[in-house]
Amino acid sequence: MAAVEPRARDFGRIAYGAGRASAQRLTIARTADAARGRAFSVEELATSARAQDPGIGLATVYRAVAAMEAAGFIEQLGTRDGAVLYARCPSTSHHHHMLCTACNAVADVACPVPEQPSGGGADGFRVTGHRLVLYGLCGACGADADALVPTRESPRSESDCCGSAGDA
Amino acid sequence: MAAVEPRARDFGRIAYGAGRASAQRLTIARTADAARGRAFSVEELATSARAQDPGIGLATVYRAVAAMEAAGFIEQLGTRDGAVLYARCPSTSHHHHMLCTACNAVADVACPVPEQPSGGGADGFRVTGHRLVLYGLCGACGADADALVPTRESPRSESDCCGSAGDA
DNA sequence: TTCAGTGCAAACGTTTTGCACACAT
DNA sequence: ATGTGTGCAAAACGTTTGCACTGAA
Repeated sequence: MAAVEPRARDFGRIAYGAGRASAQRLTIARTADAARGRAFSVEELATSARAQDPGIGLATVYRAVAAMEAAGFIEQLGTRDGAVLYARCPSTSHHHHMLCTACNAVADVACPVPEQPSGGGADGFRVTGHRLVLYGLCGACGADADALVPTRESPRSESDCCGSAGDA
Repeated sequence: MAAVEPRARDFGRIAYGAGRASAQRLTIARTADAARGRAFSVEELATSARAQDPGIGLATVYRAVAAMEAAGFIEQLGTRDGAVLYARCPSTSHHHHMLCTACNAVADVACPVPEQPSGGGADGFRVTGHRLVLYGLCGACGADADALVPTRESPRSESDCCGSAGDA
């Protein structure tokens, strides 16, 4: 494979931190970076990465994903059909994500959760973290829906889209 | 097995809606109800239910769990170590959960998420739902931690406890 | 030279499904 | 009588791991 030139090394640092950046890992990280603004599963990432380098094994992608997550290069969004969804996330500050249930588009959302939420028996609890994902339709898919056109390729899955936006 | 008396039928309605309530399903629903205030996996539910009726198959528990979730008798909280966590949830109104990462205690929390959160590229999005889980320590486990005693049986798992409460 | 990363294949744990049978309706 | 629920076992699924090897440091 082509020698890893210094520019690539910088990118590898960003994606993998202290971990070593092989040619395969660079390909995987670039593929994830190219998917910015769109959620992807490990399987999908592997498929895309293999378009560049067909020799990449699935285990390698799983290991690279774990390393990129540890380095903060990508984030877990949740699960869909039993598989974990990730997104490339350049933002380092605390925030959450809005996921389009029709096309997997992802957008950053400011955190609306107060440090100590109220209600019920949560009073004695000490909150250390939280996880929030918003579901809905992105601008394009919302427009499609308005036009009464069936949404495009629909990766929608009931399991992870709780219908609970405006109800009491 | 014992005939299903009318009182049990009422309970079955609550747990399974239109679905049929067999003796096994009633045992499973009662077990889930007894675990109120504590999150459980399907495997754990099966183990507890089998203490009452050893003949209950795992597949039956999975099918009962799906039915109870469809009827709104239990709710998915998230995943831990690849397995889905559920909790019995009597409240029918929209709310979220606080999960103790040390002992699996669960408490209801009022929803702090506005209908249309702001920030980033989420402007074109139409929100249809969201999912929020808070992580932390319940009163008892927090007290343990204060006493510098290692928390009890620790079902904690890194994967689902994003450390992100107060950070910018 | 050393040790992290790789590919393959096998293993793992959770969840689903096909089947014949039992039972609630 | 009808069709849903049951138990078992096998399969499917995403994911992890052991191994010998390659290649980055």
